[in-house]
Amino acid sequence: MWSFSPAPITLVHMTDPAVPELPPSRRLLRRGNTARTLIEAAFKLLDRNKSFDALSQRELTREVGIVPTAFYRHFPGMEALGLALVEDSFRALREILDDMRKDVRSTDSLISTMVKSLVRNVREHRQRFRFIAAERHGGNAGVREAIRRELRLFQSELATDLARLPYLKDWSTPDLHMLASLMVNAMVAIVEEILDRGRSDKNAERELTELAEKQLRLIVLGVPHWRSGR
Amino acid sequence: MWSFSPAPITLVHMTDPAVPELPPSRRLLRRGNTARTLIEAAFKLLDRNKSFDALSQRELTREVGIVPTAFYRHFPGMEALGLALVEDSFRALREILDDMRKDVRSTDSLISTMVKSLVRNVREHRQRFRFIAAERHGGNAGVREAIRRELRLFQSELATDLARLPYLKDWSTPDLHMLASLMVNAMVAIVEEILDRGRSDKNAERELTELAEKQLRLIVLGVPHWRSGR
DNA sequence: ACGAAAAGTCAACGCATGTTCACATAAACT
DNA sequence: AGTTTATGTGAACATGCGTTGACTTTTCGT
Repeated sequence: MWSFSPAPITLVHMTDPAVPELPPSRRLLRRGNTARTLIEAAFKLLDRNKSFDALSQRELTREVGIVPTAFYRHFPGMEALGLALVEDSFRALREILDDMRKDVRSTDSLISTMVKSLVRNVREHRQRFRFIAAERHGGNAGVREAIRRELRLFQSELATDLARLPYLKDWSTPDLHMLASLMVNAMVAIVEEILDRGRSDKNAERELTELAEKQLRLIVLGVPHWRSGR
Repeated sequence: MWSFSPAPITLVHMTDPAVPELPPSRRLLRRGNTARTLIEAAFKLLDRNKSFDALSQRELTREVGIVPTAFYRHFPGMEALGLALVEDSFRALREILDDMRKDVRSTDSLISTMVKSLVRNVREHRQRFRFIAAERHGGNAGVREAIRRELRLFQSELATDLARLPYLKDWSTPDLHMLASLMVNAMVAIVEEILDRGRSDKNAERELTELAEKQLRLIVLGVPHWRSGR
């Protein structure tokens, strides 16, 4: 028995008020948190093998479950979202410096603390580290520059922290920055290696931890024999 | 006196054979070289602040001056083009190893040769290095993996080259690889720094050359005091 | 309780993209 | 000369995109 069900002609102009399309619970749940939700969704999608400038806001809003235009309620455009991602990501990085500052016993223990904190943070904030690594050379100029600014700042902070070590008390400032840059680069490389592996390859993670510690220790081994003027 | 000129009804099906749209010279000039031209155009566009997976083949063919569909005559898809870019880029990188092999005087002169060769190559093949740096963490999985494979190969070759130095004669293989990886990472970082600066900032280029040499020298300073077992 | 502000919706636009297909032309081979 | 092969063309399609504008619903401060 087929009812014709002839698409009842209603007199509504554009939208049918009899069909509220969003169960009110959803809206209630994320009261004022949609910006946050957008950020998290972006991280999630970017983790799924996309680069930021290949991420469309339609895809993003689809993921979040809102209509495309609603995006503009929270960000004026994609670039602004990108900058928010940068800011969010670097909060994670600073935790490493905090961990380091709590450990002033010896350079050896400091290296160990540093690497372990790094590895733990990568595990916990995987997506943010991935974002930083990828977009550091990515297609969006604004995002790229923001990341580099932050990275230099980080390196600078590390240099001043190093300056406080008795081991390095008579090093010149430029040399300290040189050392800090070398260490940061080694760390960045390690992070990238960890990110390469599957997200749960504990074995590789341990190996890489050891590798990083070895490399940093090799670096500081040269320190006592260093004379700045060559 | 206006002639109506009523759009003379011709019997052609689709295209008007009376208007050959491409001056035959163009076609003659690139006889069999369009694939090459596409590769160069891709490098050019990517240098202009784009990431590979945000590069459309329409944009690319537009740049080259052929119609979009002609792309398929040379590559089955964008990914294949990407792999060609990777292959092309790494040819440049290997020149550095060749330069190094010609210099076996001392570790100090070797470092100098290595850095200078690196800097010169970056200047000459700027776009390729930029491509490698960007797409190493880029959005296209195939390209990304190809780059990493090549980079590991490069590091491996460096390690075996290092093994020949008398200075390092009693180092274990894993330790040599550890050292090579540390050096490659430092070099990668330097390249990225150079690429950051404007393409003609000679001053920064010299500064960075010095920085790189310092960092590598600091690394080898630690070498004599290294004992593998910790 | 009410009015303003914040957050979300829908329809519609113009535009760029990837891919197909049938066709055109130049070059190379025999 | 005649055929084959490599290369390029043009029309057409379905799809996804960013952005606009006018509208509705929920939340919040007073």
